Amino acid sequence: MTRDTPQQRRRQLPTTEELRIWRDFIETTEALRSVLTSRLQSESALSPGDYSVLLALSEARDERMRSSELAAHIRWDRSRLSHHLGRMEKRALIRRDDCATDNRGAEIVLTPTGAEAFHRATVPHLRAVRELFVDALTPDQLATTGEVAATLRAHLRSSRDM
Amino acid sequence: MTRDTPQQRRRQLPTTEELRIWRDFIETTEALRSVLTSRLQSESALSPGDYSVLLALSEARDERMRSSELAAHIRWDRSRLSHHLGRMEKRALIRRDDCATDNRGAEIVLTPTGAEAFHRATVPHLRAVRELFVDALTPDQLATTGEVAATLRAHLRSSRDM
DNA sequence: GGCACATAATTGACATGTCAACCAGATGGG
DNA sequence: CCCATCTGGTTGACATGTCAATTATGTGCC
Repeated sequence: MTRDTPQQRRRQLPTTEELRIWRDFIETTEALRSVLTSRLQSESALSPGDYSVLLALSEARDERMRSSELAAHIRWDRSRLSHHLGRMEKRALIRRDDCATDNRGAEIVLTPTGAEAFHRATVPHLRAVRELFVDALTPDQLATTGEVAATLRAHLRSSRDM
Repeated sequence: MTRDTPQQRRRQLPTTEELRIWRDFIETTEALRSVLTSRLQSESALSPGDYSVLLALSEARDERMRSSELAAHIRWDRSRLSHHLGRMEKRALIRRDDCATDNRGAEIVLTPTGAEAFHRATVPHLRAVRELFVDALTPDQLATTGEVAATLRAHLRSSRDM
């Protein structure tokens, strides 16, 4: 057993047990993400990024959205989105149209190919989420996990604004 | 309120509420990782990858470790590790020595520069973990989070082995 | 010894992410 | 009208991650 240092006892640093939980938490979410990513990849040839973009577009009015709006919606910065859209456009999953009301702007449009790929991906993906996340937990655990996520998010926001 | 589809009622797919929790969970862990990463970066000029490697090496006997051992320890595949070590070696954070007992092998050695960088990084990083994760949660929530992580991990392992 | 096979690690090609610099079109004040 | 400034979006450079192929060495078996 490792003894906590004096600093840790004064609670400036996590205790050994807190640190163990942290590492467990972060590694587990990493592993979960990685399994879901590889399933999505092998079942639909889509990356999680592709999936987010296609999901947002397929829920958008007319299956089209201004680029910055899309970025805000999925919480990406514009540069990341622009690079990703470039790759998706090459695969014909989306198209960039000029924007009628702002000559600088771009409208990102879901193509039939993109819509088709998204529809093929969605059920298997949701099933995987169910199998690997929802079904693994008791209803209580699931509810607490939701609360924990909300709490962490609120805490993050407040510490960012300071 | 969206009504769940018949499929969802038959519990093949997550319900709307379950899906909300899932998205909240995954986005929150993403946000948390990203904030911690940028703090680590700005305080120590180290990436999370650098930190993992340096942590493992600094805990290793003689501050050195065989490459595959290191990879297994931090759960990376060897290719990823090899690329990363190449970048770290350029920055003199680690060194690759030939292995005395296996001519194919490499011993990864912590350099003084690497040790110094790690020591500068560790306290601020742990403080950030405490501030952004541990302190945000009640002791109960923290304990449950640990259990959830363990449960998810076990479930993942069992579904991978099938 | 020598060959089939396993193992350690690296490499190359490519997808993804971040950051800062950039370009062009809007916009508001003089 | 004109310039300063803001905004929408792209680009380039580079860090990181994944996958498959490659190189070199060890190991067991005849």
